[in-house]
Formats: sequence, structure tokens, C-alpha cells
Amino acid sequence: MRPTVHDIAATAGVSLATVDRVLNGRLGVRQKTIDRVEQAVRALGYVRDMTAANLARRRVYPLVFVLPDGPNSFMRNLEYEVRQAMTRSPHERTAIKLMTTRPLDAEAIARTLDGLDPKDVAGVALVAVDTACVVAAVDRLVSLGVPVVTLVSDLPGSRRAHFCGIDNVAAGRTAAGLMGRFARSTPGKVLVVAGSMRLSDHMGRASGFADVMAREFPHLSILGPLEGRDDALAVRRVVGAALAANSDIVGIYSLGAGNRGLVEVISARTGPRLSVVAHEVTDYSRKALAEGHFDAVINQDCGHEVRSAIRVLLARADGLDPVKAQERIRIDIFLRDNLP
Amino acid sequence: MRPTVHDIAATAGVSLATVDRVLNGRLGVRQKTIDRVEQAVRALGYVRDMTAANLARRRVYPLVFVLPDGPNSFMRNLEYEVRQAMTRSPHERTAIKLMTTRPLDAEAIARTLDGLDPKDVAGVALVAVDTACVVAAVDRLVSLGVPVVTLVSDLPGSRRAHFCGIDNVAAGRTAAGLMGRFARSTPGKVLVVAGSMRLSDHMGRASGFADVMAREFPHLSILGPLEGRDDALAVRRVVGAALAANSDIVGIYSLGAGNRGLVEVISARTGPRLSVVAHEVTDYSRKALAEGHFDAVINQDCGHEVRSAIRVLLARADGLDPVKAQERIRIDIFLRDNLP
DNA sequence: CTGTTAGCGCATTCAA
DNA sequence: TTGAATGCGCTAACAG
Repeated sequence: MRPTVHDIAATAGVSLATVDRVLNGRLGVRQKTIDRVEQAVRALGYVRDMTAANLARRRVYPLVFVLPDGPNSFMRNLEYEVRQAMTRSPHERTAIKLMTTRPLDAEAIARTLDGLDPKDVAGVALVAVDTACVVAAVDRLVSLGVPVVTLVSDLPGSRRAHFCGIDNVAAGRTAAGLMGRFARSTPGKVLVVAGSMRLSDHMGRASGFADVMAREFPHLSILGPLEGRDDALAVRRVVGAALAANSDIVGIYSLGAGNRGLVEVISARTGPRLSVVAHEVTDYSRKALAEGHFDAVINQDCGHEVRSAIRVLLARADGLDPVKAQERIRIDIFLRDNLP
Repeated sequence: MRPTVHDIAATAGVSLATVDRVLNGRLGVRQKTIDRVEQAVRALGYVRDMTAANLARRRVYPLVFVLPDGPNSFMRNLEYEVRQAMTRSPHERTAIKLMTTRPLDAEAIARTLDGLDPKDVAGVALVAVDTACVVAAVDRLVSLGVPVVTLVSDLPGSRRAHFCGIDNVAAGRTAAGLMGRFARSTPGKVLVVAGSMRLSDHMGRASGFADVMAREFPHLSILGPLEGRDDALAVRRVVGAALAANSDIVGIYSLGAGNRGLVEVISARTGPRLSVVAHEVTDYSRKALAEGHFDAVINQDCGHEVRSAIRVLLARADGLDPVKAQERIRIDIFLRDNLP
């Protein structure tokens, strides 16, 4: 039977209320009393039952998620996970509000953030575009006491409390490790297609990829990164043009979205098979894997990211800091055969 | 404010106790009353607060984990995760007991299982060896009302409630997908090293691997599976002999344990580089990846498996059946750059 | 068959 | 600065 507040109240010779005050660091307790309680806590090895605590204090934390709208499958998937979290809200003492802005529109994100009233927001999670105005808007919220976390794409210069996403440099390196082993051993070019260089996740991937390719697979040179604006049509256009102009392309690394456009180009193409590594499991990339157009897909688990964001925000709102090691998001690799 | 038992008691016009009886499927309630309560539940969209429920019924479920002892890193890792779960026990209303038996010793497992008193065990998780006597011991427990789950390696013919592990056929296919792409495009042999063919997980991997290799990479033929008994010394011996006898080996698929022995052989070897795919992230395989001896390691998350086993056992002990979709364990692929 | 009542471990008024 | 009392949502005796 593990000790309860009653036990420590008894051994410390004080009342429940006083124990509670000490446990929660509330003021209005004599130092002498504090010491007595803390000693009892140590002596009995007391550890608070958080579920009972949450039951008693029925406080609800209003959280805001800011995501891009538009057809991007990955982002829609992310939105789905946020909605899933909303259904769990009652259990997690959260009240989640979902807001969307135009993709890659930094000003729209900043406006949304600026429109938030710190009085009725306990925390904010956003997919950031790395721009001065977004940094300013985030820092404003933080200075007003509202914890902010970035989701999927980070905002390095800001005061955000945490980044809920993968190590994108490592993801790029991983992609290079696969590409280098997959591609023919004859010299050639690898085409790199990104969404936008204003997204810090895309930047990171491109640099990790280039790094490992140069060091470990010097017979393959990099073409790009081209910007496909995470848009299927644009991706189709830039990739089509690059393939037409370069007959020595042996592989493609698609590190952003718009994979539908990529599949259209390569499935229509004749000539030797390309090695293709892309990001994010979506209906399109799953199909491309199954049909053999993609060799591998690197993925980040949206569900984990959303749940992590909530945990971190809640912890910060309660004044604790999260166990960072626990919040690491894995870089998943999927082939056709280990798709979930 | 979401509805509580009080609300549904009020709208159904019954008492709290009756609501509780219906909610928990306890008998001694008229069908008419049951209907009234269930209707109120649906009407109000009631969903039970499990944390409050667990607080109220402070029942503790004694669970038993049966693992092999010995130096196998993966199994020690699994044991570590079980011990982690023991530290969480107070919160999860479990009391976990850890028992170990000699590796691959089916009789020892059966004896351990037979020694369990159903009165003070609410569930059992074991790493199975696929043998008639183990099946019999498991079925005995099940017939006595004790739910059993298999961990890591399944027991297909038994009455176990669930298998907490990966789809090993798919894991073998995944390994083949990697091996086929990694290995030189010239014809050659791929050596397959297993632990024991009495382990259903090893069987599954070998068959999935052979399947995809034959269909997709016919220029590579399979040598083996050799049995390394999950033992570093034995692995070193059989692999060393195979390499000496076959100059056309281009890759090795190590689907069992004993990777330390494998690394010793291939790091001492001269000649063209081999493509190596192994299983389970351990200190050894991690080092082998980092140093370039292994190209990829396929992994199953022990932590997930142990937590899943506990959830399933608890659910079964409460008479519910677990959400199988939620309990799927992923097949992780790690290269040097995405190691956790 | 059904209802009353007293907790589970903790937080939080309201008094003292 | 401290304590007594009440309730969070649910379960479980114990009566009726």
C-alpha cells in the first residue's frame, strides 16, 4: 500500500490542507512546517497519484493548434490527429481549438497568433514558417506567459518551449544512406526536390542529405534542391523539366510534399528505373510504394507529435518541464513490406 | 460538462448502483431496467472516466512475465522494460512478477507455467518456444481462467489471448527488400542465419525473406538458414565456416541473436564488402551500424511490446477485449543515421 | 432486483 | 499560518 496524503499528514502532524500546500508549492506555510512535511514525504517515499489529482482539480486547459489548410495530405493527416486528440479531450483536461491558415503564408500565421487572447489560452502549437514576423508573434505569446511549441517545422530563433518533430538533419542523412545504397553504382545525379527553403525542416533535410552524399557516395552528385512549393502541379513541372534536361539522373529525393505530382512524372517515364526516396506516409506515397515507384518513405508519426505537443504544453502550463528524452520523435523508414 | 453516472442515473430514473451494474455488465438487473440505462447512456453520450473508475476500484492485478535468462542482449533489454513497467505498477494497478528460464528450454518454461497458482495470477506473458509441452502448459492456464499472451515469439496452436510482437513474416520480407537493393547486382548467395527453428518468430522471418528474395531478386540465392542458437560463439563458428566454403556470398541476413559473433567474423574478414541486415537494436548491433559492418537493423520496440502485453492482460482480466488495431507493433528499420 | 452509503487520493473552499 | 469539510466520477459493500 503506497502512502497517501493522509499518511504524510499524520506522520508530519499537520492537516491535509497543509500537506497539499507544501506539495503544490503554494505559499502561506511556515518554513518549519514545510520542512516537517517534506521530511515525511521522503521518509514514506510518497509519490503523488496524478490521476486522483486530476480528478480532484477539474481544471481545463484551452490549447490552440495552428496548421496550414489546403490539400497537403500530410497536413490533413496531422489535422486528423489533432481531431483525434479533441475526442480524448475530456480525459486529458484539455479543450483544443483548431485554427488553419494559408500554406506558407507567414503573415497569416502571425495574424492568427496575434489574435489570440492570452487570458483564454493555456498553450499554442503551430506548424511554423521560419520568418521574422512569425518569430515575433511567437515571442509575444511567450512573453505574455503562454507556452508555445512548434510542430513538424521548427522556429529556431524563437522562444518556443519545445519542437515536436523529428531531427530533420538526421532524416536527410538517413535518406542519403538509403539512396546511396539503392542507386546504381555507376556515377550519376540525384535530384533533390524540396517544398520551400523557408521551412526549417526542409532546410535541415537538404543539408543532412547533401552532407552524407558528398562524404559517402561521391560518385553521385546532387541536382537541386528544386522548390516544388509542396504542390503536386509544381512538383510535376519542375521534376519533369529536370528529367528531360538531365539524362544521367539515377535517383530522386523528394523531401517535401506534392508526391502525387512526382508519381505522375515517374510512372509516365520510360528508361532505366530511378531510385526514389520520399517523405511522409500518405495515401499517395503508400500507393507509390506498393506499385514500386518509390523505394522507401521516411515518416514522422503525426499522432506521436500531436500527443507530445499536448503533453509538453500541459506540463509547461503546470509549471513543470517535460522529460525531453521521452518526447523524442522517431525517424521511421518504410518499405513496401513494413507499411503500418 | 460531460455527463456522469449521476446524470444517467437521473435521466434513467434509477440509482447509481444500478447504473454501475449495467455499465459493468454485472447481473441481477431486469432487462427493462438495462434498456432504460443503456438508452440514457446513448442519449447523453456518456463515456466512462476510466481514471476515476480505477481510483474507486483499487484492485491490483498480479501479472507474471516469463523470459529467458542468459546473455542475449535483446532479452535483457526486454527484461529492462519489464522492470520499467514494475516501477509504474502502482499507477497501473498491477503487481508484476518476473520469472526467467534457461534459453530455448521448453520444459523449463512449461514447468514454470505449471507452477503458477491461478488463484494469485491475473495474467501471464511469456516468450514462447513452439513446443507441445509449452502449448499444453499455456492451455492449462487458459482453461483455469488465466489469460495468457505471448511476447516476441508466438505459440500459434495455443489458446493464448494475443501475440505481442511484430508480424515476423513481414519483417522477413522487409529484410529481403533491403538486402535485394543493397547487394551487388551481380549474381551471388545470401547467407541466412537463424537462432532456432523452434522459435516461431525465426521461422516466420526466414519464410518471408525467402519469399521476396525468390520473387523479386532471383539473381541472389539463399544459403541456409543456418542455426546459430542465438549464441555468439555458435554464430561465429557457423558463419565463419560458411564464408570460408562459399566465395560467392554477397550478403548476410541474421534473423536471430548472437550478433556479437557475426560482427567478429565479418570485421576480421578481407575481400569485397558484404551487405548485412540484422535484427534488434542492442549495444552490439548499434556499434556495428555505426562502424559500417551492418547496413540495416530491423527492430521491434520492447517497451511497446511490454506495455501492450500489460494492456491486453488487464483488459482480458476485466473481461473486455482489447482494441487489436491499437496493439499492433511496428517493424522498425534503423540505419546508422536514424538510430534512436 | 434495486437503492443508500461510504470511500478511492487529492484539491479547494471557507473558517479559525 | 493552519484545519475541517466537501466533492471530483466511480465502485462496492450492505441493506432493503
